[in-house]
Amino acid sequence: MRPGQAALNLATVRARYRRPLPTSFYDRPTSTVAKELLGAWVVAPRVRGFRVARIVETEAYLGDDPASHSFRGRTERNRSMFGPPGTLYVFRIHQVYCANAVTRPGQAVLLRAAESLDGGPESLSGPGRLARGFELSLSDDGASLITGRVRVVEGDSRPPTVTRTPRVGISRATERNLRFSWSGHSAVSSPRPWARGAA
DNA sequence: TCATTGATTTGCT
DNA sequence: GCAAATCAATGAT
Repeated sequence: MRPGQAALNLATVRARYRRPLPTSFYDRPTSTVAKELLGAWVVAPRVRGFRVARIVETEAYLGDDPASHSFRGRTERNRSMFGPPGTLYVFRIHQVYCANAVTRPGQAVLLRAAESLDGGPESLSGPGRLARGFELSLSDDGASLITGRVRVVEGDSRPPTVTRTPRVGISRATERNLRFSWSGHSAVSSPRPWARGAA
């Protein structure tokens, strides 16, 4: 099945929303979770039906990681990073919000890009756009991706190949290949790794 | 208390 | 390609 051609069945989405990815999915090494999240769906109820998007790009932020918000220990801002696996960590950068899935204490996966499956015209390519697409804000920080409004559920397909590259927009630990993207997927945010040297 | 910085996006040059 | 927007957390005085 090609991206964008998912048969979005309301009953299927509703059933999966009731059976989201469990705590045990998140309670694994963060890099593993970051990779496994590719292809999963982010689902949130709408006035009518559901908002559904397929994750195509993530980044892992580890415990012993100078680029992670948790690197200097627990603070007021990052407290939800120390919540149980499957906690939603939302923070603001400049004028936008970014959403993370907490794995193990002090570690999280940044949701960088997704492909809208519900016909929504807005782009979800980029962490700020993704968070905005699901109307996430600071009020959602600390919520659960398992029992909360916004949930992550099993998707309908897996990326044929996954590209690993350095993370975007950070100034420390820039050499680590902790960005995971669905190879060749058009919804992956810029810079697209496979487009290097090409138009 | 003050200055600096940023896990981004957008628009202009 | 590059800088502005815009503000609170963070680190330095």
